[in-house]
Amino acid sequence: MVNEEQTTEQLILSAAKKIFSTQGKDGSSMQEIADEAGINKALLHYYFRSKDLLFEKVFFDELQKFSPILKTAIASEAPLFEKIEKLCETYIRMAIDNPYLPVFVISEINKQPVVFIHRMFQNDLPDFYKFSMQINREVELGNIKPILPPHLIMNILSMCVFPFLMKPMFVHGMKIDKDLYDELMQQRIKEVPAFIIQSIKK
Amino acid sequence: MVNEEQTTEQLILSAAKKIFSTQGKDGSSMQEIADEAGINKALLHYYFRSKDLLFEKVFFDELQKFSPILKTAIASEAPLFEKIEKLCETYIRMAIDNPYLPVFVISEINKQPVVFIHRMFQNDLPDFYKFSMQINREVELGNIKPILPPHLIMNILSMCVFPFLMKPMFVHGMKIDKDLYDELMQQRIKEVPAFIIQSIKK
DNA sequence: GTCTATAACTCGATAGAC
DNA sequence: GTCTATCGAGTTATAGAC
Repeated sequence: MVNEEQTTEQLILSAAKKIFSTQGKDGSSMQEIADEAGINKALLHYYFRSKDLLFEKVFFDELQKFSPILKTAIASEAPLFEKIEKLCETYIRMAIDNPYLPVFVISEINKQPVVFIHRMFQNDLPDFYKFSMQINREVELGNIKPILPPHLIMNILSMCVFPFLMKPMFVHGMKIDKDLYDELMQQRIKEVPAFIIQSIKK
Repeated sequence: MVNEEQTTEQLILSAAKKIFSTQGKDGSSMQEIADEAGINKALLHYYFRSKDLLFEKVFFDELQKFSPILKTAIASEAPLFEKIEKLCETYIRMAIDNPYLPVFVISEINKQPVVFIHRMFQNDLPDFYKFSMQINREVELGNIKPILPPHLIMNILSMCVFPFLMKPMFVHGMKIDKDLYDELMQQRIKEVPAFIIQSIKK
């Protein structure tokens, strides 16, 4: 079961992931990916037939791994604050482990929203409605300060994901070096939910 | 001074803005832009010489209009809470008026960070250092709860900008129609700073 | 499975008629 | 100013040798 056999295909996939995620699909050429993988251009086609198929293989496989995790976190029956903590942790860890994913998602979702959402969730969208009801209930019970669910949900997603989209700005435009940046992202696993809860708790 | 004459050039610019901002520079073709504008491909070159020049005309002109506004808002001497309110209002209004800009900025900054930052701010970066010092001072004086400046700054930027990047997700993936979405964005001009201040105030 | 060579195609750009 | 037609560079994709 030991495999040097896996190597070429895996090599291509991780080279493609790197090139595609930094340059985007259209900004990448098969030649660049071949060079990054240290192999020949023709081999890419041998393994994946076309650029489109390679692209899909790389990203949708990855996204579909996360899709059920996200759905579970959002559908959870946990109390609100606990759920917010869990959601933030899920999103931020996902982005730390896959720093190219947020950029990919944003650019694809703005090109082909319907296609993308369908491919990602396959007719089984995360249940934001239920989450919204939970928020409304807590407001009505007087457990948290009044807030419309979409605003709270946007705030959660925003603070978890956006810093990864702006990484190059923080690294090049402010004086935050890469190690400090990584440390800040680790801190945000606790920092973000604390910030949110602080704002809505009574 | 009445001008049907302006039409073609303006038509091209707004068609280009639309195509470039959704598909990115590399993902857009001159043909698509010509089709969107309802004119011929050759005319694009007649007016703007090349794809690169058209692209730059569309976006950097636009960005440079905002660059000084942002710098001013960030450098302002106003008290912290007032400054946060002003910053959020500036960012969100900018995005409401130019819904394509955030997507453009994110995709460009992740492709060519150094080039992009230089072209946007021209060796005169916004003074986040001074803003950080202001935050630290307020923490030390005990006026706000302890928080590291980069986290607070990331939180502000995130909540202002990210919802515009995810618009297609909110519109297609949750049941938020376009009118409701626009209304929510208007509300965020007040909602976001209130949320932030609520979280850090003592 | 991996390579070289080349075919097929896309797209930005130009020439030239009107 | 606007169009049609076409060139040429660069890229995806395939044929075929090893």
